[in-house]
Amino acid sequence: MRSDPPTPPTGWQAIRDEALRRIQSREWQAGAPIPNEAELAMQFGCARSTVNRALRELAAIGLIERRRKAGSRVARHPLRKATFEIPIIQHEVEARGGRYDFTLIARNLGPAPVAASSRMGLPAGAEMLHLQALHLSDGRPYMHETRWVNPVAAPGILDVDLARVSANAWLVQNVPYTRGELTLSAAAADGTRAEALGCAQGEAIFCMERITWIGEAPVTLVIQSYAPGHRMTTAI
Amino acid sequence: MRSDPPTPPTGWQAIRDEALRRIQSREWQAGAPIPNEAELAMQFGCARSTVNRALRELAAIGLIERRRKAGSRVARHPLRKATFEIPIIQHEVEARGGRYDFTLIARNLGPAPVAASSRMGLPAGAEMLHLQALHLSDGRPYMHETRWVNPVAAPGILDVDLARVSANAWLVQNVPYTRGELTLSAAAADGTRAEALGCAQGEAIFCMERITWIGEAPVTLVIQSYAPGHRMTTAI
DNA sequence: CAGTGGTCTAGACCACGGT
DNA sequence: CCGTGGTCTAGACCACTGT
Repeated sequence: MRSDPPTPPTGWQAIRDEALRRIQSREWQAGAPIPNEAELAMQFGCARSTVNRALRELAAIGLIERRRKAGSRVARHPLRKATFEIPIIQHEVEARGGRYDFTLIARNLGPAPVAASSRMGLPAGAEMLHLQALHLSDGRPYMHETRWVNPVAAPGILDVDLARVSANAWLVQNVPYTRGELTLSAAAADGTRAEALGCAQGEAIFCMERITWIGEAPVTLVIQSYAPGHRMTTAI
Repeated sequence: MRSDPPTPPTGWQAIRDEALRRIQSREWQAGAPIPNEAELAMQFGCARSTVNRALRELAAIGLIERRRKAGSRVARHPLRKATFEIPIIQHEVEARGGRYDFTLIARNLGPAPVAASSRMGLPAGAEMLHLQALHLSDGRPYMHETRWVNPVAAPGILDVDLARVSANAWLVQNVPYTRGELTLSAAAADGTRAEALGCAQGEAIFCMERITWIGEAPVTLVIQSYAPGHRMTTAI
């Protein structure tokens, strides 16, 4: 039983693939210039814009470098960009065949610790809503989430029953963000997270941290800590 | 002193930004359909292909969903894709103002452990070149790398002086890959890595694992372990 | 079937940036 | 200066898919 790619691409994808082949076969050497768009359009018997589309895709993944007048060259160091799907926790859990559930562990309004407020660019002691939640798969801890919300940027959230609606779901529906930053790291489980995730203190956990802004105002900082062993994979 | 974005985009980027604005201002509601391309082309007074280009970009970052006949809709869950730059270690170190250096710690040819060969889809006990290297910033450990190379797929590597040329550099220059997989995770430092990185055993380290194939043949499996505290950030 | 996005074309103008 | 990529256009055909 075969999988799925029996149909060879046509159009601009065929041109992209042919260019890819020439790079991989070293017919076009790393660091060397490749023919210009007009030339390739003639070779492939298509319009220049079709070639442009194909090469633009290759440039987008860092395989070639393009500059006006200088032309296009095969990048000397490929493998430079990777795109990850940022999972919607519920979907991720269900995709793995688990039953999703989530629990609100804590909800406090008060001055945020400096670590949080400074990450968000707010003055020390700024009043924020602090939330802790646990996401479960088949009743077992899957991911622990600690979040600070700036009530100035998201006023309505103070009236929401966050035990029923996840803060994330409410925020994406009600407070559009204009800019965000995502950071991945590894950390040792501290007491809180170890207890929540049911693992030993100090165990290595995979962390995903996000900050979002609306205009210049920081909206939320969320740190998601996955149960030990979590992996994030993508094709390159 | 201002930074750099005083010039508002024009052309398709202007249309993309206007669409973005309508989404963020909830003028186009989450989950709701947006006008079709022809309609928008009229609104903006441009060709349909220009609108197409703009919306395609938004679809690429997961902000809208497009289906023939059904039209385009604002995605219910944004924040779904993030693109990371995969660092070239030397550049990364130098960009942080460090002096780059690397040391080959070990080089062995022999049967690979099952953990490695099975990850690569090779039979247990397959003959492989095993390498361990340490990348340094200003003489201090920055990243530890353990690698298995399949000599069947990359024969020339057995004759290379890998203390001078990094295996990665040699491979990208000499063995094109056709497919790759990248995995991020957190792990506890084992004895080997703790010693190499100069940290305590069990400390949490950020790991990046890559496997590449040429055709159906696996070329290399590399596990890169960063010194504690490493973070990988991107804008979303 | 019919509406929508996906793509291609031939031609054009322009911005950038080597020379 | 002038070659190259970046973009736009108007029109066309097609593939997919909801009805």
